[in-house]
Amino acid sequence: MAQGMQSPTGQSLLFLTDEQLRKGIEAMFFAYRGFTADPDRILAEQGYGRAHHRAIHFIHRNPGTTVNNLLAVLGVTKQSLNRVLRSLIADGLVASEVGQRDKRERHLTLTAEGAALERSLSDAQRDRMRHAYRTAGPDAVAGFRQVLEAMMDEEMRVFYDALKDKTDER
Amino acid sequence: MAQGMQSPTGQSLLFLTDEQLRKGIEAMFFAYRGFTADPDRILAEQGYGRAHHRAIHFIHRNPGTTVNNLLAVLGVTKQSLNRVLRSLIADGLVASEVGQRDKRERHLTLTAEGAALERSLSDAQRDRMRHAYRTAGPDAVAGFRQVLEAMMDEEMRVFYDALKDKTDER
DNA sequence: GTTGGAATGTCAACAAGACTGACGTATTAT
DNA sequence: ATAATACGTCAGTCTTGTTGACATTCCAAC
Repeated sequence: MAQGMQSPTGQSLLFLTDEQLRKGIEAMFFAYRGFTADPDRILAEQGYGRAHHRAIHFIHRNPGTTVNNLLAVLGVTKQSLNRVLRSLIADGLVASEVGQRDKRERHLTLTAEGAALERSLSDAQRDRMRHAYRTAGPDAVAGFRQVLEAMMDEEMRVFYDALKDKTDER
Repeated sequence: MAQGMQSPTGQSLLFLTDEQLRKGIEAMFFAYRGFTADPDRILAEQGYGRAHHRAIHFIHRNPGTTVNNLLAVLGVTKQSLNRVLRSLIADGLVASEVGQRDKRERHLTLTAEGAALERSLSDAQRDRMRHAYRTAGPDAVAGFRQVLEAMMDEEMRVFYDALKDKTDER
């Protein structure tokens, strides 16, 4: 498949054809569709969309986070996020509390109901991820993560690493 | 990392924690953002969106494809695709020709101008993919593809494989 | 202290792009 | 002849992104 070679500098050189790269591109396209398919179905039943899923995921992941914080991770405008948050708060899935130290901030947490939806969404997504991991095998999983991490923008990897470290600390 | 074990049936068993799976989920989220970032920038300059990119990509990949064919691969409604195709045809990036065998069909191809845009889009995307592949190394690349393929819906893998085979035949 | 700027968050209006439903037309298949 | 297929289009709705305007709060300079 992909041939590797060590250069004198010690850097790995890969001879990658356009065809090999295009297959990777198409794999990303089709796989991402599958990746979001199961949560999308659950969300549609509740009248929510993918934006709600993202908000719920990162609030669950980082309880008490501020709107600004969430903005940076999600990479959308605050107005766009606000619409999503407003409906989640109105429906009682997310709680918004005025910050004690800084009253401009709102600290976001999931309610019991919100946590239940988060659970059903992440269960579905984990099931698919688990299936993919088991089918591909442990070596493939390591490679999968390595390529994805190298594909991120630098700025985004900061957030990714921050989330990763959080669990490592526990 | 991910521990593997051979079961008596020969099937690989992996003990996957929720944490490991969630890291994979978050890696997909952030990586896909990077994956689309470069083309999105180019498209925005021209007043196009991601939908135009998808159409251009698969027309390039499958020259002479019909509208119905494209519909199935892209997984959108014809009304949605039509809006995109209409603008691409009006702008002279895509040519639509009545089928010779079946005059109901429209066969879609890229014009020279359309091919030029496709080139700049896929160049940008390939650059990022190449960087990720080189950073991760050849073994990682194989694993990356295996996991992604196992993550697709069955129906989508049909299209993915059809595209893959096309290049293998050449 | 007061004031002005920066930060945080909300509301309003608009656009892209997805969807459904209905309909028209040309062509092919039965 | 009639039915089914392939395609295009109009109309309307929804999600989710955008900008612009605005209120509140904090902080630092005066």
